[in-house]
Amino acid sequence: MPKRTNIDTSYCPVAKSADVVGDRWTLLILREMFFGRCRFDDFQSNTGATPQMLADRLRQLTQHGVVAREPYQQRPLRYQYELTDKGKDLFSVLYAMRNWAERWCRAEGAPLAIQYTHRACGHDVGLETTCPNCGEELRYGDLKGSINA
Amino acid sequence: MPKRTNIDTSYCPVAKSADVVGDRWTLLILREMFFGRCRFDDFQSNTGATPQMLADRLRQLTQHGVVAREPYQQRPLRYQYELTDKGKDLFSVLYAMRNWAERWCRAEGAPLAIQYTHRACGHDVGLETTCPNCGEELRYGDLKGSINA
DNA sequence: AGATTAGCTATGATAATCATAGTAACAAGT
DNA sequence: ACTTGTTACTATGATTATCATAGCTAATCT
Repeated sequence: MPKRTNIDTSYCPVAKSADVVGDRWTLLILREMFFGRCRFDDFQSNTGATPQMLADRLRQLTQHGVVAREPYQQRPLRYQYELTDKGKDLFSVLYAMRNWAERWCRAEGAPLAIQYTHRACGHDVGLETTCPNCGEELRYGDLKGSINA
Repeated sequence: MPKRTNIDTSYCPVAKSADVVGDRWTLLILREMFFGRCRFDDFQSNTGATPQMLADRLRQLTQHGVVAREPYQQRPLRYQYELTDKGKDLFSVLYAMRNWAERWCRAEGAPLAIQYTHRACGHDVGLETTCPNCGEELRYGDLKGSINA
């Protein structure tokens, strides 16, 4: 009775992470959340995923403790999704992915798709993991992103 | 005629990366390659993926220019897979995933599953992105990993 | 009353993934 | 010469995930 086999996450930390974020839709949802979006409909229109995919992936992320589902109004009852601390710390993974793609998948001469500025010192961080100006490590919340037209 | 919809990779670098590494088996294959393994059978026994999954994922990785398929002997003709420069640079993504899981998915009091030592200065780097001893940024090749029993 | 909004669930079709087996080309042992 | 083993896969048929599309519920808005 075949079904989707689970990968062995008993020892390897990469396997454990892969079990959480090793999925296209999950990554796109997280991208949206790191851009400050938290509503089901936002996810749907910005990722292009079907409602079932979203419902399923959001359930998984909730079970993994990466996002929390919370009501933001009572009448009518509406829910939104927020990153937990565990979820916010995934920023390093998404940021590494962004840096890699900007390095290797960008058209020649094209500007960066997203520019990040270090809030603390105001400097553009380029594709670095530490601020090229003040040397500090960059985490979620330290950066302000702006999309290049 | 529904089939697996492709995610929109036209603008967002995270989407571009997700298109390459947003898959469990792909990530496990890359993990193996970063541990120096390069043969089909190694991938099969260490990831638990079926031969079709491996063949498919290795094809994709090759198409994306992340790995290269090359003969390592002629009689009988045998192939192996090697990371390209583009592939080696994905180390930052896998390393971020490793760090995240060690931080958030590790049993209390348990040691790190993998310990990395900075070759240049011989120091354990813990879960940092820059060497805590000499401050250098850590890339593939700079680190020597050892698995904790 | 009818339309609209938000956050989903239901349906039926199709494609990805599964477990298992088998193939091709050679080498090595008996 | 014949079996056995190795490596890198492909083939088969069953099952599951994912798809596009539609619908639902509870409330507010006009």
